[in-house]
Amino acid sequence: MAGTSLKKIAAEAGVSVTVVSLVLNNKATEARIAKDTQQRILAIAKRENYVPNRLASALKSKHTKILAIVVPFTPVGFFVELIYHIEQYAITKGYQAMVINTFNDEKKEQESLSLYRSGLFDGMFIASLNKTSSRMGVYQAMEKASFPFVFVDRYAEGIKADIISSDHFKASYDMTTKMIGTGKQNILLLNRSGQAVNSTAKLREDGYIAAMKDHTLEPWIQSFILTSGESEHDTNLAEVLKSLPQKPEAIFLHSGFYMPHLIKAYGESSFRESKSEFMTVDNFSFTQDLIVQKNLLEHVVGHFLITVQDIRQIAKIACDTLLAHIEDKDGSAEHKTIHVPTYSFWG
Amino acid sequence: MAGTSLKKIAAEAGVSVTVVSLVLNNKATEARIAKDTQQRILAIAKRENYVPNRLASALKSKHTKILAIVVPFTPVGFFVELIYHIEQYAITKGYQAMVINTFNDEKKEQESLSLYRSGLFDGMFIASLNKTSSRMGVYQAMEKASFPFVFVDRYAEGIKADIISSDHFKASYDMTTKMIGTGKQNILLLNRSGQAVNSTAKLREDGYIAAMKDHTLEPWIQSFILTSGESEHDTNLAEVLKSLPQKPEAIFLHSGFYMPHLIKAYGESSFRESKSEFMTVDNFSFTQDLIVQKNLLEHVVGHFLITVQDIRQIAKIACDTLLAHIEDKDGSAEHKTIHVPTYSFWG
DNA sequence: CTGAAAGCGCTTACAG
DNA sequence: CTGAAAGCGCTTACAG
Repeated sequence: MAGTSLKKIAAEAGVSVTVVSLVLNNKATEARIAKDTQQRILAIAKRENYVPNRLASALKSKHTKILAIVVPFTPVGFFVELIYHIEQYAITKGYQAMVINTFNDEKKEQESLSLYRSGLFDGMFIASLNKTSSRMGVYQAMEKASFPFVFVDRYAEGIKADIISSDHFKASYDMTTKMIGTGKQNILLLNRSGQAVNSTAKLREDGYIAAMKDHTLEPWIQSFILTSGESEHDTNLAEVLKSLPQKPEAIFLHSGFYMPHLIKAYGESSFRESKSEFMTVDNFSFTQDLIVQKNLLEHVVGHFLITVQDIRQIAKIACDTLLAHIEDKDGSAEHKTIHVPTYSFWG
Repeated sequence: MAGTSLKKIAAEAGVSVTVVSLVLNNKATEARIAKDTQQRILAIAKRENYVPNRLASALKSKHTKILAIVVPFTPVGFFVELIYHIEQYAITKGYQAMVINTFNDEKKEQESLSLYRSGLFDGMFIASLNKTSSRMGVYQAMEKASFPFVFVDRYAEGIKADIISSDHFKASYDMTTKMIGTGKQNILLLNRSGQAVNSTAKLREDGYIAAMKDHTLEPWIQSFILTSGESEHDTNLAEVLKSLPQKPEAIFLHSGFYMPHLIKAYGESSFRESKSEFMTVDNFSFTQDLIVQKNLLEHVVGHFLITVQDIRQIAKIACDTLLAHIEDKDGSAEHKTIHVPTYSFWG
């Protein structure tokens, strides 16, 4: 191979591989290596642009400084930002991150989790599907092997691990309560149905239901589905709106991801003359997506209420938590759920 | 370690490590391993949920089946999709992908490229910054070591490697020509200035200028900059619009990424009463972002012309090209530029 | 059909 | 202050 190895540097510097390794890993002082030996080695390494073979060092040292981020589906706004912020923050701690998509598929999630044994990763961030059956075995094996992992945003019920997320229940409860406070009563929750039902969606629904009941209002929930049209993510929201027995006074969309579809469907519906209020939980801490949503909503509907998650903070805390597990290896510390505050505003 | 190793399986099956390795790597037939030996080994591996240590196998075999995607900045629509499609396609070919952000920083790009020697990656997709000075050395070393890499979307001038991208010049030329065809003459190009000027932006500008000149029109170019406001990506587009000596008949925004900002600025400008035409190159093959853009544009401006890139196709071709390099190792095949068609439409 | 052995490029006690 | 040596968990000629 063309690459410079420790061996070559050692040969040129006229010392043993041990010394080179020590110097290049900043252990020269502890090992009391002679100053001029150090400098000679450093000079050669620099000139040859030496890059250590990470495979070899990891095989021996048992850590790769690489973290896996296991998410259902990359191109969703929330995950885009989560990944980005984790990557950026992890770098400052000397770690790299690698993304693994599970494509909302249980088998794929199981495979991804199994990689904890590949030696490639020091730990994992996991946004889990909620249906646990087939993957419980892997999770348990990970626990038993005390492989470090944390849940971000979405967790698998019944698995003991730290969870870092927004307080989806509270965010949803508060937002619904605010809306009720403006005098609205017929508040419709639009929920995506099907296999993708996850802990987050569940908590948001629960929050909405609780708020409605606490105000002696009847929860009103309609599901919509993904249809396979030209764009890979069409919905049947237009039909759902059409089939409604009455016009809702406000619509709570469970995820901002589908807002463009809802707005499109709404614009084509018979409701469009007299505007509804809209509300959604969204997640744009950083890209211009928030501007997009605001612009869209302002032009199509009158008012809207939006809840924003602090994804950067979620990333930071998740990273710190995971690194604590990796670097402490204390094992059976208590498992905690950390809720990162959200904020909401009217537009 | 808790993990099952080849050694353990070998011990339990009563055979040598060699045989286990052969069987588990589907080389049993060539090596003429006895059927029942095979089955015994397979059964144990399955029961123990054996996962090979990728570090060890890669160290020996010299390939990791991991590809690096080196991009300036993950959360941009184009890259989000590019990454996603590469990941998804690479999986079907037995490869995984790992993203490395360069954050538009030359030094960071240099570091990232240097990882070609870490042994972690079999090849790299690179969307390069254009200023090449400080990184030329690494690129040349990669060439010399015949490490497999391809440029996607953005390339470094002067480096010989395959380039896979949309034909940005042509897309821009055609779009401008179309706009001129509707009778517009004062067509303003809004270009982000500063360090981030890359090959793509350059080609789009060139295409615009060529089209204008070919129709004996004067190119009209204004730069805008990123300002550090609350949202990390504010622009000074409002001021730029305000300072214009006259109202443009059409505005060509060099990247759809900034369209929300332009629309916001436009809405606040004195032009908003009499609408301009807008046009941009965009990249949304798959998420609902295209819907978002369409909705936004329809509500704010009259007409718009949009060019869409086929990112999935770019990803596929880039992947096939890179894998050809990896698996052939032919070395000095000719370097080619592959242009993936774009399409444009009026809205 | 199967096994002993070398070696990938590092790290890290241990001996001096 | 420095070196010889074992070993991380695999793969792969080679010998039989």
